[in-house]
Amino acid sequence: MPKTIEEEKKGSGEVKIKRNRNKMFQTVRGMRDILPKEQPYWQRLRKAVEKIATDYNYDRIDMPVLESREMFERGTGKTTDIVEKEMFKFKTKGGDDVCLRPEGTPSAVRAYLQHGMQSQQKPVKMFYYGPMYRYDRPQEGRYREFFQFGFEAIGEQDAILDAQLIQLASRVFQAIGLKNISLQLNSIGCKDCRPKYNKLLVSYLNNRKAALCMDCKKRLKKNPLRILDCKEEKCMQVVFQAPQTVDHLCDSCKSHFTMLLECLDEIDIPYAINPRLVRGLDYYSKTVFEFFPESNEDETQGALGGGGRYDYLVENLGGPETPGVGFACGMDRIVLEMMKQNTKTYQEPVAKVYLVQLGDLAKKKSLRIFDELERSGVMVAESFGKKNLKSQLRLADKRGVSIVLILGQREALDETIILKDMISGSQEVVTFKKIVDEVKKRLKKSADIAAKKTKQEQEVNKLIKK
RNA sequence: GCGACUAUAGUUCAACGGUAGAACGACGGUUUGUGGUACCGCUAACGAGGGUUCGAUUCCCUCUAGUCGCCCCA
Repeated sequence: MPKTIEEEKKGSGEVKIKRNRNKMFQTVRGMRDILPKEQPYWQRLRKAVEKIATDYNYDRIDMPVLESREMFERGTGKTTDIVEKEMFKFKTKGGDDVCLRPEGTPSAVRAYLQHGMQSQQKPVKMFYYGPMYRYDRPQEGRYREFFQFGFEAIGEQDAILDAQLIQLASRVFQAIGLKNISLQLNSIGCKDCRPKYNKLLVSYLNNRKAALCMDCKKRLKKNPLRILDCKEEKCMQVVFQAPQTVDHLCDSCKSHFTMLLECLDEIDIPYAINPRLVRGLDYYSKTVFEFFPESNEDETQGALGGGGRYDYLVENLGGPETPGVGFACGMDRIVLEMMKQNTKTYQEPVAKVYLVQLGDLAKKKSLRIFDELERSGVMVAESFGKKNLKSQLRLADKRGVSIVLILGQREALDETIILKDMISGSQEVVTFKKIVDEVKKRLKKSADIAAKKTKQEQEVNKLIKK
């Protein structure tokens, strides 16, 4: 009956406590732990994002997870699925209507306005990463708490920024070793040409209303553009022949889009124009784009990231007329894709030295030795809680260290320590004073040997390739 | 929010209407202060709550969670 806490006395007198499973907790729905095993991938991704952000002159900004609910209703759009049914929203004790942010862009724009960044040189370039929250049905690659990194450039309407942003994104994918990422893009016009196009689309669709799914019938009134994006077979057939946004752009939108395409050609970034790509957020205008892993052929699911231009968002959130472009990527999905593609992960430095102690005096002294080594930059592993030499050496071996320092009662009294080379098995006695230098010397030696080896291997590989 | 499937040691999997086995892992040991292999031992589970039944982990229902499809997106 492991359901209650029982204390059982064993023959040895040891007291064993059985745990109570009923009192154990697990993550709430849609939340997850990112375990140490997965961390190297995250680490590599974060490093890549930071590096490229620096290269492209984007400054880091962190925004709060909790924001005003109305901000997303006005920014992202009240009729979008994200705001309409996927927000974690609640009232605070003080009565404020707040929500957990479902995405980052409105927050970035809010920060831009709140801190008077209008007065900075434009465009203002910022990047961020952090958790986002959407109350959706969880499944693989879709969690209620997920991480996004995003880049926003506010205050410039030139299409070259759109192109540079896409270039930046593909540099990130490249830097983390992801292959076969495809880019889809489209232009959905501005406040001049979109209403005209909308009318055209509505009148086209109205004639074929019967063939549309229930959702699309609603969308016809609320947000006809989204019908283009519907995955229902019957809707897709109707949409197939529908007028396309790119054919009905005004002159300025047309030249903006052309410029973007020319820029992309110039920097050799392959793309596919998808006339059905509209994105599910209301603030987009002109350019919209999404990235897909090519393994995901149907494209209906698993976009790694996306973005576009939002020339009216700043205004909508109470600021002056200011254009902007941005994109965001789902880090959970990227990590998943990295693991699928088996990309090399960031190598955490590993301790090469293991400190073994025997007896009370040695135990106390070993704390000091550890500290001295750590201060001089040597990574040391230990198992201070263990007592006998055998089990400590076994653990040292499992760790794969090259040097073990053994500090026993005798050595502690003489202020010496045994230095054991784990590869040859040989050992010698070194005084406390000399130990740091001696360890460093040996580590350097083995590092040099390792470096030589990899160099040789690389040369051999080169020859083989030739 | 809808539909389908699943739920057994830390992990991956078994079996069974009469309360469960293995592998790997973790921990410990193979004589007192010397690692890797091997051998041995130990650890630990029927997701939660109801019902049917003499008896359920097994059958039924509800809940919870996960996976997949829809939807949506990242």
